[in-house]
Order: sequence, then structure tokens, then C-alpha cells
Amino acid sequence: MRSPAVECHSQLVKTSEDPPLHQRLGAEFQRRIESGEWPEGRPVPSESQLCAEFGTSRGPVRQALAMLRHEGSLTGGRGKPPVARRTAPSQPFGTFLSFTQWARSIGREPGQTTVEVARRRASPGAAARLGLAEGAPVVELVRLRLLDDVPAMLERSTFVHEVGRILFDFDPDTGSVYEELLRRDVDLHHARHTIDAVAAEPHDAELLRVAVGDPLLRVRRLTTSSRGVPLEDADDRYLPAMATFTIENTIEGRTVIGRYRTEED
Amino acid sequence: MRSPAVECHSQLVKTSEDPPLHQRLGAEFQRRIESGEWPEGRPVPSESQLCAEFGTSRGPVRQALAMLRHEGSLTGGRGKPPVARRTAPSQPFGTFLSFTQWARSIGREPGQTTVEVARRRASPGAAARLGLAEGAPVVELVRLRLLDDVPAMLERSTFVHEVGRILFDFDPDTGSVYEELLRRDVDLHHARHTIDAVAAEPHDAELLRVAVGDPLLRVRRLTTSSRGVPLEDADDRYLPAMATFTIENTIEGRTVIGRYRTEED
DNA sequence: CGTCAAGAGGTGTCTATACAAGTTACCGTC
DNA sequence: GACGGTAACTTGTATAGACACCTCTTGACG
Repeated sequence: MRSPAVECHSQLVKTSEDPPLHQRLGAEFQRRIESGEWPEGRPVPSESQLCAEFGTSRGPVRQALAMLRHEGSLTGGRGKPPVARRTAPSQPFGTFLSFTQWARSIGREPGQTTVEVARRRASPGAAARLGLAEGAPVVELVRLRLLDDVPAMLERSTFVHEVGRILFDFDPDTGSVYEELLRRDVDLHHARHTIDAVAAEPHDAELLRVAVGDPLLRVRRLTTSSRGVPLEDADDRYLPAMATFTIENTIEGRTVIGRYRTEED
Repeated sequence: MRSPAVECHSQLVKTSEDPPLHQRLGAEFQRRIESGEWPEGRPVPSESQLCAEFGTSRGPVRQALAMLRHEGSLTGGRGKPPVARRTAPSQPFGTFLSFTQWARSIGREPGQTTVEVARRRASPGAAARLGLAEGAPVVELVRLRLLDDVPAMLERSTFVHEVGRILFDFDPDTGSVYEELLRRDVDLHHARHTIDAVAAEPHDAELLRVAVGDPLLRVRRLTTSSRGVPLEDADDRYLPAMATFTIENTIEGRTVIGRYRTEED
């Protein structure tokens, strides 16, 4: 079994044997676009040229190109050689989920002061969204999130007990809860964010240092496991002057999202 | 030429000859998932069964399945037969862009009263976003949008003159501006939406029938052509009680977006 | 000098085959 | 009855070839 290698053609990547060919090709092509080796707006080598360069058949090459095309890094069509296009990448899951990762990604220093972390019985609304019986034990975490030491967002999270109990072993003032949960192999996989606007309630106003009734950007978030089991129900209220959300979409169906610091006018 | 048909194998779809096979298969598979013919959570027929049913090779079948997998309607992996999963589909470009299409898609009757449509010189901000010289001629459209005859959103759009002049041939009270622009072959291709919250100004408050200072959900939109030329700069202000935006994302990078009517609590 | 036709080269689509790698079910053994 | 191994089936990956359709260039012709 397992004749150790073929070790002939294929000239560039082929570091180990592990990742499948079309993935290696995709990564290599993406590198070439991002590095400018394939300049933006200029046609990239044809499929047959790429086949020749890497010593493969058309299948893997087309699979890799299709991946990039789906991400919007390549355009082109029948008869026309594909053209490279640098695009603002969608914020990856972690950055979009984690305030800490987001703040760092825009070059700001995240901070937080924990208002409370408590084990209590689920409120009717949270219980319904989390799929729990009313009154089931949950862990609630309320934190004021800071951007360069300025209040930016008030976060109210409700975790199912199995996940929330991890928080008692962890000081929520020191860093990212999400990174800690992922380190503990919690299966955070899917999140649904619902965005609207609310008026600041007295408690919000006091912590965010605004007047009662001032508009806040609210993001309610339901985070679930890969099997669809709800793990967290959150209500984040942002100062509109500190953060905005963006959605970009095209007629072809590509969609990218991002969260950005509000640019001063 | 054009030997009229082959009319042998392939039993179900095959209406005409126009759309390519893998697209027909993809549409058929999607229909089966949405109709419940392939129940959610249950494994769907194997690739070889599908090949036999439609009399094709594995290529098109796999291409169709890959499409659905990318949209999140199918899960599965090596060795495991794929499993159907109904998901809230991402709103297509048109529905996300057009208030009229959106309203119809949620079963409400859209309406509008045009506050003004005017040709004037671009304001500094709009000129900068549209890439025009300050003072260049533009067309401004202000409409109050209704959902079942109730005010829901105040729309302020600024169109570059070349696009905006179409509006003078068209009564914005009668229907969708976007559908009209698309009919006129305007190349609306890409849109960037920036979401935040603002307090209602006196003019907003009067038209939307709320108090001055009440929170509104603001969506600023820059629509561009497929070559990146800005065509429209808009500022939509929603009553938070009437609409919310949702973003769903997963750790694998899939993202879908939607705009929904706020559910009553 | 403009216009149309032919050709070369490109991608899109489809078929057929082969093997690798994972999952599941079954069956014999202990 | 529990355990382990095998066999069948599934999807993932890759190759090779064929043809349709589109684009762009080139060259001949008017």
C-alpha cells in the first residue's frame, strides 16, 4: 500500500500531500491577485496555460477559479478571459461576532467593564428564543464596551447554562469572551443579527453617557451551534456615532458585510 | 441544423433546450427542497440515483448540488449523503434594493406619496459620494413610502442627471422607480448600504408622524453601475417598528441578508 | 477606408472513468 | 451480548476528451 509519492510534475506549491489540489490552486491564485502579480483589471492566464503551468487537468483549475469567482475576485465569461478584481473581503465570522476582534481589526483598542455576570432564571423572551423552558437557568452578562476608553456599546448577553458556566472561570474584563469560548471548543457556528433602532432607556443612557431617548443602533443576535441549537441571545446597543454596519450586494448575488467605525463628517 | 430533439432519457424537466442542464437540475432540486418533497433533515437521493433519474453523468448533478450547498440548502460530506436544510434565502438584489418588490415579497401593499422631484445642483456631500463636481446637476427625489397605507419610511434619493432625467417621464407615485430604471436598461449592478440610527428631524417627524427626536433606522445607499460608476446616493429613514434588517453568517463564511417587517411583540 | 467573413483561441458544458477516503450496516467471533 | 472487522455504498478528487458558444483579430473584398 501507499506507494510513497509520485513526485513528478507540478512546479510551485505542493508543499505536502494534505490539502487537495484545487484548494492549493485556489490559494495560490488568490495570493497572486492580492500580491498584484495578476494586476487588477488585467486578464489572467488562460485555463490551458494554468493547466500547463501546474501540470493538471482542467477540472481542478476550473474549480479553483470558480471559488474565486464566487467570492468576486474574478470576473469574466464565455470567450472572455477572466479578469482579476480586488474586493473588500467580507468580515470573517470571528471579526463580525467579536467586539474585541473587530476593534483590533480597525486599529482601536477594545475595552470593557463588566456590569454584571449572574446566573438566574431565563426571562420569557430569552427562553423562547433560546428554546428553553421558561425559568430554566441561564447566565446573563452585561458589559459596557469601550473603543479607546470611550463608551461605544452596551452588551446584554444571555447564555444557555452549559455555555455560560464557563464565564465563571473567566474574568470578562480581561478579554474576549468569544475567543475563550472557542478555546473551550464551544461550537459557535452560526449567528443571526437583527438590526433596528431604539431610544435609550434610563439604564442605557446612564452607562453610555447620553440623554434618555437618544437614538441607539440595536443589534439583537442569536448564536447557534452547527446543529442549530441556540447558545446565546444578545442585545447590543451601539452609539450611532461609534459604529455602523454595511451590506454590499450585487445583482449576481454576492453579498459581503462589515462593521465599521463611523467616520466623522 | 438543429435536429429538433433528442427526446429520450431525462424524465422531468427538459422544457426547452435553452437553460444549461446543471441549472435545470439545480432549480429542480431547489423546488424539491422547498416543496418538502425532499424533507428537511432527511438525506436526499445519492448522486448516482440522481444521475440515473435524469440520465446524465455526475458532472452536472454535482454542479447543481454544489450550488445548493453553497447557498446552505444542503449539508453533507464525504461518505455522508447530503441532507436538505430549508433556510431563509438571502433576499435577491432586486428585493433588497426596491421597496416595492420587498413589500410585495412579504405580502404587504406598497404605496408612496412623492414629496418632491426636482432637478437642482448637487450638495457638497452628495457630489463627493457620486463623484461629481460640486454644483453639477442632479435629480432629487423625496418620497414617503407606505406599507398598507401606513407611513413606513422616508426616502431621499439623489440620482446623477443622466439617470434622474428618466424620472421626469415617469410618475413616481405609480410604482417602482427601480423597475422602471431597469426597464430602461440602466445598469444598476452594485449597492453599498450603511446602516445606523438617527433622531427624527422636524421634517422627518412630520411626514412619518412621530415626535421630533424619536429614533429612526437610517440606511444610506450608494448604487453603482457594473463598472463602478455611482448612479444614486440615497438616505432612507425607517420607522423601527416597521422594518428591520437581518444578517446571517456562519463560520464557513456564508452570509445572507434580508429586510423584514418588524414582528409585533 | 469601412465592412463583413473566417479563423484562432477562450470559456461553458457534458460525458466517462478511476481511485481515494469516509460512513454505515452487517456478520462472525469472543 | 459486546466487540471488531469487513464489505458495500457514498462523496471527494482528478484525468481526458469532446463539442458548443462567445470574443477578438485578421484579412479579403467592396
